[in-house]
Amino acid sequence: MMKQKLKKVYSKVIFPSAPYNFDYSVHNPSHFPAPVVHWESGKLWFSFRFENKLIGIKFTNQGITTKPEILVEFYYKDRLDKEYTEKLLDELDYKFEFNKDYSEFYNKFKEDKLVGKAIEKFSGMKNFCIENLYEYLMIAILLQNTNVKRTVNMTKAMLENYGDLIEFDNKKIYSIWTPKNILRIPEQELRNLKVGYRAKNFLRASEDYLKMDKIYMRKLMDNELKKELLKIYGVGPASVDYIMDGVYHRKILNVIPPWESKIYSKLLKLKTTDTKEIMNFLDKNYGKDKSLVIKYLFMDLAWKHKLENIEEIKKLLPYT
DNA sequence: CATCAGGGCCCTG
DNA sequence: CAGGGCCCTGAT
Repeated sequence: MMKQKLKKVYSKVIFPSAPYNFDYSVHNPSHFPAPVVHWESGKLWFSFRFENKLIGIKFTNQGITTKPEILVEFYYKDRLDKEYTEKLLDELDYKFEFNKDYSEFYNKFKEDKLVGKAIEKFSGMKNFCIENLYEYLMIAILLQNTNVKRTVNMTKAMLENYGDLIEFDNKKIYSIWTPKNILRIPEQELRNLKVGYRAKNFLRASEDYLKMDKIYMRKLMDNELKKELLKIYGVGPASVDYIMDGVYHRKILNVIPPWESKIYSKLLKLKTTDTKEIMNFLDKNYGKDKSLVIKYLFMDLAWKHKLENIEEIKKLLPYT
């Protein structure tokens, strides 16, 4: 495990296209807490691996939703050349959707009975994803077949033993281990951290990951991309949905996990909690926009709960 | 104390 | 295509 202090080596002010709501576009209150990122209103610190360099990145909001402006700062041990910083800024534009346009979706459903209000309130919320494919894969494995509490414990143990720790701007932040480093660890050593059979999955998935052509994958059509991802050991129908939506910004919603069916039912004001019936309702009313509809409704609920700590929602979102 | 479900997936028959 | 096994943890 690597530990290092990084210094500020680059800063730039960027102007995402309006509407852009900073807090809603860099923080998701429904994600389980992991010390790979730190968010405060108007600010975000995170670790980011890009082209074999581990960078500390800080965003500071300097604008408003209708006139967005963000101060972006890079922290690293050495100076970064211009070519690298420009490529990294492009990558961040992709990861955070600074310039993605959701106006078509907004216009189509702003009068909609169910989602209209959420669209108004969350106008300018982008589908950001800080993790890259590898990190997201590891998180998917940490989420499988367990509850959130255990996921949090396993993630912490793995990061403390095999993650890289960087310190910048007075924040200590982990980065998920790299495939090459974890492949040197014997399976039994991982198992000692009480990750169970996931020890094998971390290793097998890391091997598969190294074989994949990551650049080529971004350009694939949804069904082709899905086929590629399913080749990775440990990735099944549930994880593939999360990865396609998060890492690749695809509008995907094929699986409703049983534990989420109660939430969906509430969000959509339905009587049933049967996943098939819920999916039929979504397909009929929202078609290819169903994933966005769910996202806006879900975020509305999650943020409301984060700010107001609503007892009734606590039962539905046990990790918040 | 024992039993069992819990944000799945792999493998076998 | 159905169903058993995998691991640990906390709830009952």
